[in-house]
Amino acid sequence: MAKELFSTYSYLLDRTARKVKQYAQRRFNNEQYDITVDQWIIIKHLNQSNDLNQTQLAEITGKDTPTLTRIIDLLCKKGLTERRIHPTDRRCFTVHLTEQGQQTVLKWTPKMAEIRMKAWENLTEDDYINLKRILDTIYNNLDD
Amino acid sequence: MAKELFSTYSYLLDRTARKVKQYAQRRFNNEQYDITVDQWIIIKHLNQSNDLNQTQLAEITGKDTPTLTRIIDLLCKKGLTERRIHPTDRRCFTVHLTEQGQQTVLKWTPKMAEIRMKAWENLTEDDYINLKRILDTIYNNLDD
DNA sequence: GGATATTTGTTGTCATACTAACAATATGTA
DNA sequence: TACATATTGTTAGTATGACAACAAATATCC
Repeated sequence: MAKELFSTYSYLLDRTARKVKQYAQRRFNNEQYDITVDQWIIIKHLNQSNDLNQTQLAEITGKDTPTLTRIIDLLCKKGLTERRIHPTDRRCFTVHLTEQGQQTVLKWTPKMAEIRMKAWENLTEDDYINLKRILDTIYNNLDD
Repeated sequence: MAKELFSTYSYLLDRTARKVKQYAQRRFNNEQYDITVDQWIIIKHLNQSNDLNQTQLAEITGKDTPTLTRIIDLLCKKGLTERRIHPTDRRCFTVHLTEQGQQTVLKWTPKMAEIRMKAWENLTEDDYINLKRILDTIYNNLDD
């Protein structure tokens, strides 16, 4: 193994993750859609599974809870989500898409699929399987 | 290709990049070393190639220039780097490691190598070659 | 039943990412 | 030379990430 591997792959990971986010963000901006990629990730998940509280939502989306609080604040301000009081646990909110939030997911889902294909040009299904295996291995190696 | 691939791989990229950075940061913190991973990346590069101006340094390290300005500000405040006036172009600074900065690089280089090995457990050189190829392909697919 | 611990969401602080705008300086060209 | 354009670094604004501390509510344990 080459000596300077760490800096190399951590750099590659970092810059690729940023490029992917950056590209999707630019597509949103080009269509004057006032939403960030991280906000998109949240409402996309909300569309699949409603009735989650913030801790569960943070878990699923890989955010920490302070970050999630702030993203939900912004989404609520934009009218895309709403917090509802939990029926039995007064500590929690459950987070839900509004009508407008659902429309946003509907409108953007196919465009995000297109962005995905753009990034994946010249790569194969095997590449995906390998990438997933390698990234999961790294993640688990460093897990607490 | 599965339909929901994009969200999957962008999520994997994002969380793995964060985990790698997080792990290295925790190692710094554990040893009471007051430096961030991004600051480390900069001084590591400075150790290899001195006499760069900020634009060149930003290019090499994959930061944008406002971000680099602030990181250099912090590194200078910590006494690890210094800005020197460019001999012929009064718009530029060249950035240099101080004596203390060089010692930091010396001290931490082997520890970072160890962190790298930790992340790479159960993976092979071929995995690295594949990872690099896939990430570079994605990066280039999305490049402007 | 009541003290103690844990969970949930929030706020504060600092660092980084990105964009836009700007001043100072260099460069290119009429 | 004089004017227009480009480059370099900085600042401001907003969003996110990580961490620490906190209040309110719930769970646990004796």
